[in-house]
Amino acid sequence: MLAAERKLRIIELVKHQHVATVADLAKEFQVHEATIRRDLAEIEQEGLLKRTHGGVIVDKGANIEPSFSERVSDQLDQKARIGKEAASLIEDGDHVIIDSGTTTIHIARHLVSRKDITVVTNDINVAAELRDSPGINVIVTGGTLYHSSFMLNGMYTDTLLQSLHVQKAFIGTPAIHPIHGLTHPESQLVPTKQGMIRAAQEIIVVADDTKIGKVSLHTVAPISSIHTFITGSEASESQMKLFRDSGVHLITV
Amino acid sequence: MLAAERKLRIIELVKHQHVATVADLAKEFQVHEATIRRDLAEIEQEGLLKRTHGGVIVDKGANIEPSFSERVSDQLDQKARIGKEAASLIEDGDHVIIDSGTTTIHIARHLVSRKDITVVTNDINVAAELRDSPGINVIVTGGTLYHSSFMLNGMYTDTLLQSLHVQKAFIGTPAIHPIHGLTHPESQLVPTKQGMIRAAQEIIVVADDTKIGKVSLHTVAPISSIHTFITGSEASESQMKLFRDSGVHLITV
DNA sequence: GCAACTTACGTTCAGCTGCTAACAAGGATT
DNA sequence: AATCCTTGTTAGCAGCTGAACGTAAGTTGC
Repeated sequence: MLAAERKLRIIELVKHQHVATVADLAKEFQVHEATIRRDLAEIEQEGLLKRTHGGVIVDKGANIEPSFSERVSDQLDQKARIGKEAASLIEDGDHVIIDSGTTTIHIARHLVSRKDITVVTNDINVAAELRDSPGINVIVTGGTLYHSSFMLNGMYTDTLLQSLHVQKAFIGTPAIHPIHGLTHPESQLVPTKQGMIRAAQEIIVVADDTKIGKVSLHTVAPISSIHTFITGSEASESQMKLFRDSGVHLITV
Repeated sequence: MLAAERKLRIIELVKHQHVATVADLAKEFQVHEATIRRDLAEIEQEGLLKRTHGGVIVDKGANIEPSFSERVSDQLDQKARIGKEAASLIEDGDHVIIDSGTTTIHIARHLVSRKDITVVTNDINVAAELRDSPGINVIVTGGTLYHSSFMLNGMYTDTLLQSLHVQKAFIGTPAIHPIHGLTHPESQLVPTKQGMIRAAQEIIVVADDTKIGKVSLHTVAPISSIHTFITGSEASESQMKLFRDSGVHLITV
């Protein structure tokens, strides 16, 4: 294994587990502890993780992927507008998938007083938002809870998604690019998003303008699989044109 | 366990339980009390918790992340005691089912700082309590959200439960009777509870004393299928005797 | 309200574990 | 062949933990 690859995998592993010891990592990657320490020193230098005596821990302070509570408040106004617009695309009688995320939760908030809608979600926060709505039938996918989030993924999630067919799927993403499409930094979450896309006839991506143009490690879906993209009017005209030229129905709010 | 990890878990634990003693924490994390005191001194320095003589409490001044749902419920004190006792029956490495309910949620609250435990639950509130616990693997059963509750049931729940096998299941109930066993007023929820009981080797029922002697419409399980019953010491001696005579291992707290 | 008692706290010290830094060995590249 | 880069090894150093002990803070009995 390449040293650079090992470093990337250390970052991903620790972000998922929140903590790891030097001894654990040395055993995991079959290298000497000194090698792991050197890797960690470099990773810390880049500000991605925080070292402690005996191991490494995710850095709450200077994290590239901000913690959940931070992300919730980020771009709040834009996300609320996107959520409202997305909810307006849902018609009475529709069966829809709502992905996990800080933008998609706003879709749920705009559905609470609607009737005769079935919502499938892998986000327990979305489910909680709709629990008091008598007109909404909520189906939670089930699966393993992703640490420090409200998201379910894994085998059980994917199995259930395979047996479902809905009209529309509303997908959130941390990175969308007019050529590279949807990408995601965490490999574990990719199959779940792909399963949602497979299960729906129409794919609607929701993301605030700060996600546009970004590319992450793992490919989720090509731009051609996206029918509609809803984002804020903060997006630049040049960015918007690139998506329109790719055949995506772009809505800005 | 890493020192930094222990500190984070102490913070999590105290925020969930609102208060903890030095002795409790030392026992919980298997370290000397002096170590806990040193940790607490540092945590207080960071302004996250407030020390008192003999223990630690949450600092009212500090911004506390509000609980997923702070439900005011009856018998809060008794339910908390039952939850603590139930949690103590779970051993490291165990795979357990935690049923949905206002008593079972307290079991989850006492598990937040544990490690190497897999929790299967049909309650999205239980899942939310454990989402920040790196040592707990949380599997949500999936299914349809029961209106105005946090409970999942239905076909998907039952299917997933059929493919699982765990050591212990912690079942809540609105009615338990020494002859008629567990009963429930809602027929829809019966298959889910029965599925949980089938999936576990050991059945532990948790219920406050107000549930004792009640009988509802639908039978969930006979008294013979219950191995352990945990309730509050408020239960009368005559009630307790009837359960002991039925071969149930009765624990009162 | 005071004294005696109990419990908890802070500090010091020794032992252990992990860390840093310097050096050596093995490949890969030039 | 020389150089650079990465990894493993070693030795001395630093940080963490548990135990011990004197001190401080509550608690109880009078």
